Amino acid sequence: MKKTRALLPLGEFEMLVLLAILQAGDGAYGSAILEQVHQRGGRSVARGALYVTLERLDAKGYVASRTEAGPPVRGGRPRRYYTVRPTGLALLRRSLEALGRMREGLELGLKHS
Amino acid sequence: MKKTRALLPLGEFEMLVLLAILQAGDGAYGSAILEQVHQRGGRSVARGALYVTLERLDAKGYVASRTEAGPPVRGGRPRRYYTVRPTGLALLRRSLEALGRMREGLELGLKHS
DNA sequence: TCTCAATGCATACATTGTTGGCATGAAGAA
DNA sequence: TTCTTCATGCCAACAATGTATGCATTGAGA
Repeated sequence: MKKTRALLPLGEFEMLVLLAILQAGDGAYGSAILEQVHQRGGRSVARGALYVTLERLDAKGYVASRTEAGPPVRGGRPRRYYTVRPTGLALLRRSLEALGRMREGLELGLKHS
Repeated sequence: MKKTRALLPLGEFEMLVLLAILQAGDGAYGSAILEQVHQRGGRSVARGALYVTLERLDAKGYVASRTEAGPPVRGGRPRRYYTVRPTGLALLRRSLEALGRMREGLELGLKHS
């Protein structure tokens, strides 16, 4: 984490990234997160886009990261793993709940939740 | 509608506004929409923020608007009513579905949908 | 050695998000 | 009638988020 900025609502992509980190669980490093966004989010973004967002989420204290030695296949070279911090999780919940309330009673015929 | 720009993913606030219009139904004019965002979205934004967003959604063809005579209490002065167009609805669905898939399997303990 | 693949990060620019204040016109008070 | 107050809508400006390209590093394997 770099500094502690405002407590503004999460952007759309920020939500996706936060959720992707949660989905990736322990192995949440760049490519894995990107993969989640691609698969579930059904959207392909450039790696750079992800890293910039991760950096910003980090700066706001919503995620934490540790640089750990990678798997042997990778020659043990380090990777940067991310985790969602309580603040980030809380904010994510708030955003999702707002959307949920916003949707209440509407018949949108979504294919998923 | 002004012009037809890109087909990028909807921003967070844009989703809220689109949903708010749907919630407001027939009476979807500025203040009514704002009220929905405030109540359900649990967030207070300046009127200007809403109008700018509506304008942009309009420019992208996601919403349509008609200026109609307002109620007698208002001396019949006109109001601008908005409706969500098919394109906007489709995009909204896509965004919500992506979030839905992104959430699948996660135990977030949300208070609502 | 040389090349390739996997990562992460920096740069730059486009799009969104947000606020504050201006303007108009009817209603109601003075 | 004149003044003040709402209710609306909109514009200018600026902050934050979204996104693509491309550079740099470092083992693996040819």
